[in-house]
Amino acid sequence: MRLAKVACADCPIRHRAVCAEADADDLAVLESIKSYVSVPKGGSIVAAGDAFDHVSSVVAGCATMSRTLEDGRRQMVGLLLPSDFIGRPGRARSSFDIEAVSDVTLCRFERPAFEKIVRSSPNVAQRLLTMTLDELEIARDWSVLLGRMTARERVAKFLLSLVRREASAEGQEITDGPVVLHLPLSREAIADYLGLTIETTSRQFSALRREGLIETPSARQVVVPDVAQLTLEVLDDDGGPIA
Amino acid sequence: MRLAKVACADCPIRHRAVCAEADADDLAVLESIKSYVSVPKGGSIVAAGDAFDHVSSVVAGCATMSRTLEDGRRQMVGLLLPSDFIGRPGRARSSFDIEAVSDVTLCRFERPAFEKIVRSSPNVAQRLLTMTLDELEIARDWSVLLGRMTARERVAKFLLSLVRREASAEGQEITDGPVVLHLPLSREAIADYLGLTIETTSRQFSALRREGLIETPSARQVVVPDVAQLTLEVLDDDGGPIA
DNA sequence: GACCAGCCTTGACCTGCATCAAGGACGGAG
DNA sequence: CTCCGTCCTTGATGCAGGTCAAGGCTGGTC
Repeated sequence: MRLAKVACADCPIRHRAVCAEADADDLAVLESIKSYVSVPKGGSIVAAGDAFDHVSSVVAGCATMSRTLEDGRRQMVGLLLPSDFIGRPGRARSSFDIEAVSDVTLCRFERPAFEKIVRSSPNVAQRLLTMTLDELEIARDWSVLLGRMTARERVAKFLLSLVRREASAEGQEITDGPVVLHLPLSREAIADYLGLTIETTSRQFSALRREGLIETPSARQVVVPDVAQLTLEVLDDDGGPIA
Repeated sequence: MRLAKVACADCPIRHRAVCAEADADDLAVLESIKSYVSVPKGGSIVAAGDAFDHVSSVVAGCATMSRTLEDGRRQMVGLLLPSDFIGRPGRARSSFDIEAVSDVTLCRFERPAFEKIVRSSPNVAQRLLTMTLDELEIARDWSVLLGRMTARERVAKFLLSLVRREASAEGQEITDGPVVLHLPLSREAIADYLGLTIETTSRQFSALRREGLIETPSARQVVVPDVAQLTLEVLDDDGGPIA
């Protein structure tokens, strides 16, 4: 679905997305070729193997990037929140499924046009490189979780990554005081993200609740009364990259 | 240890490394600031938390990128072979340990000087972006292995990734006929790469050997008589990115 | 050419998470 | 308000892979 354009100057992700470093000239070009698209909750943005005709930035909502094996096993490899970039300049096909888990608004560019901008604007190219390097760091950090952490550590680290992500989106300090989180994902999606089953994930939420490390007023809401204490559950928590 | 410089024109990784797309001018600058460094087997290239004073390309040998948790659990997040890039322009510190697992030769640049080239040469910047995007794809692909695959599938996929990597380094087709592999890693390092224990890894090698899917003339050598058959052991093997 | 240290393999046993199986809670539709 | 579908939780049981323990191999050294 097409939406009315919002001026880049009024865009909520103007200073965090791939356009963050764009100068006035870059922005004029981007503005002329962008279009807003909305994808309803549950909708597909691209399927694994599909052509990447467009690249886009997430403006609002939440999407997931995952792969499903033939026998149904599924692993999420990325959580896409506002300002995250979707698509791969220079590659025609996605090797992962990208799906909206809430209603999503995308700021979209045709791939060839965007690639041209990357070639002509060092600001955009540099920003894209920085974002890609950040993503790489996040992916590698997550590999440590998937390869070596216990179920309890995974859930704790997931919650902490949301705490950090929310803080950074709002440009706030990370406080140790109570933090209220809205979970963008169902238990099943969280399990896919953490390389666990839904049952194990649910049991870990329950265990953390019993021990007072979190409160869960509703299934999609989590209160972390003491962030520092939850951090103690994750060995190695270096305050790693913001996933 | 410093080594004599080799002219870029004679460099074995000239057309695969970060300098692959460099034009004559770029190359002249790179040549003037590069130096060769050799790191002995077992030596550290950078430790997690250390400053990245240099960035480099692996010219020869094999290195690993990994993180060790406080209690000794260890996860490898990348295998670095000739032409791979080490370091992160724009970031001062490494969050992983990088270690030589064989004698390694690096083509090294001081980070600020290299960053300057990235800013001034679109060819180098573009190549770096492409390489980083490839790394990201590999890291995400590996996440699927770490999160969802069985021990047997992990070992099979590891062997297949080496088959592909060797073929691509030599610009050959991937044949289905017998392939002889030299394992660059010890069983322990393989286990760390695959998110398994050394015992489980060893048992899977033995099981594949019993079933005739591989032969192991020595611990560091593996013969794959039929690549296609080994591929059948890995559900989803899309011929994924070359790790 | 015998010794030694560092790998590698194999066996026995254990445990954390998966699987299988029931409910329970909650929110949207009528 | 009540019904129903979806999502979530909890319990019982099983098993893949981890852990603990013992050799075996091999290649480098003197």
